[in-house]
Amino acid sequence: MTEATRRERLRAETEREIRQAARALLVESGRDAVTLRAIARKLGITAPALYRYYDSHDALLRQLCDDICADMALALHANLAAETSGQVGCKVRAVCHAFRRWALAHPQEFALVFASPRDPIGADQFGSVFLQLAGPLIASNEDANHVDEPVPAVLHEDLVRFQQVLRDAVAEHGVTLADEVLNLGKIYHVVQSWVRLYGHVALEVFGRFPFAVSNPEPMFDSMLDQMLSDIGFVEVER
Amino acid sequence: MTEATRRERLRAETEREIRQAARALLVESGRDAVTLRAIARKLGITAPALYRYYDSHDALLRQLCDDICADMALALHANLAAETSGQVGCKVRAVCHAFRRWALAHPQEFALVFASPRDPIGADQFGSVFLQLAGPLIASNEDANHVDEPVPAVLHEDLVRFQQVLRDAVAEHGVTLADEVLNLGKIYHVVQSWVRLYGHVALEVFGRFPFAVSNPEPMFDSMLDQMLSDIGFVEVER
DNA sequence: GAACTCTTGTAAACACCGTTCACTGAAACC
DNA sequence: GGTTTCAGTGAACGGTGTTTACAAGAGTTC
Repeated sequence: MTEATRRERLRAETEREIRQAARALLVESGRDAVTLRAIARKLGITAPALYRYYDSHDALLRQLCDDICADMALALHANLAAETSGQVGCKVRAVCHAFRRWALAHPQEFALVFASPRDPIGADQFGSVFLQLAGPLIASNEDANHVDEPVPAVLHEDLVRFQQVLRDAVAEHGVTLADEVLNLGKIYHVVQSWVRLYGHVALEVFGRFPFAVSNPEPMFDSMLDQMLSDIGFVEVER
Repeated sequence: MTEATRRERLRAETEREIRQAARALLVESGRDAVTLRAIARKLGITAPALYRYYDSHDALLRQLCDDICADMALALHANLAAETSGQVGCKVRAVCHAFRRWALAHPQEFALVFASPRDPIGADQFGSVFLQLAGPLIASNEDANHVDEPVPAVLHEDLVRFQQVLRDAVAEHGVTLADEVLNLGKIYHVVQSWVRLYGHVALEVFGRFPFAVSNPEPMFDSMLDQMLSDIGFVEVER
């Protein structure tokens, strides 16, 4: 059955426990609590033993970021799958809501993955999650009006590059997109939507709204409505 | 001349040096480098001496956040004052650009102040900066169209609260606002603008755009255009 | 001017941290 | 059975925040 040797199985199991312990520490007590010694203590081993699995504390944190991104991707895809209505607008709404809910439920993870300055810790991971979701959704949007609104000429170069990235992401799912579906105006609105989505969620998680919002969800919904109509999805009654 | 005693002057001077050293360490080597011992080393004293000025490492970081917010407020107000054209749209644009430039020039400070999870470290400070800028700008916007677009009923309660906060902020500058200038539709767009502004700047500083943006400034400008027209400022040629 | 208090700093110590290194003992291999 | 591979240990180094007891100067009072 198991092709791995006994030693390999034990090693894999220990590595799993290390990640699990690190994650638990992050969730319970924040980033600064994820120390090698604390992890080792949870496993009943000593800190230097962890160097048999990771090169440094930094490498372990990077792995933690990857795990978090993978988990978030799983959650988002699950929420997308649960949205069985054929309407693409509903699917986008479901994914955005799932993203907000995940971030609010996992503030420490969100802070670690999204708001580390510069060093692209987990950046690649997350970008791919976004692309894997956005690509197919746009591709399946038969109903969208295909108008190509004018976009500032200076943005063309970057938007065309993003267009290609999106096309590649969709191609991996075996779909090719016509230019009129993925026109520059729509691409631009996808980027703008990401800005607003990220902005709202980050402000809410970090508590940086300029006034006390008693119930941010309707505000999020309202933003989604405008986002969806901007991006060219037909309005759906909810 | 100086009413303070010699001792008080020395103490104030030392405190200034502590803040300055902490700030330098943050800028040069990031948050984790802001260590009591490192600060003390810069001043040529020992770490425990710092406890005569701050209760804990945490309290010192909080003070650092306040200093950063104050500096940013200073920079934004300076940029606002430098915009001498009478057009309010230009002023808003100037402040938004200044915010983006400040964040890009001070990524470590931005990360510390904006993206610390939950504990409202420096949150109050920043909120007041935003209010002190937004209030007077809206108040001085004679040209804005006074249409009150419909806003979802669930948002009314929160928006009215924010309306009052803005009104108070403006009142401190000796101006009282008519309801038609500060109507709920406009308030809503102010919040939405803050979401987009913060979203774009944070994504740019943290490098989390979903694709490589060669020159994000035109994208920022483009977003500002839409923001300003949404919020009811007359279009201005730039 | 002497005696006293208040303040600012020090040195030593504690417990924790990341990391390195020499070593052990058991598993895996030939 | 002998050898190699490897997960794990314990001790150590230099770093951290923080507490404690103590020194020495500044300011105040008699």
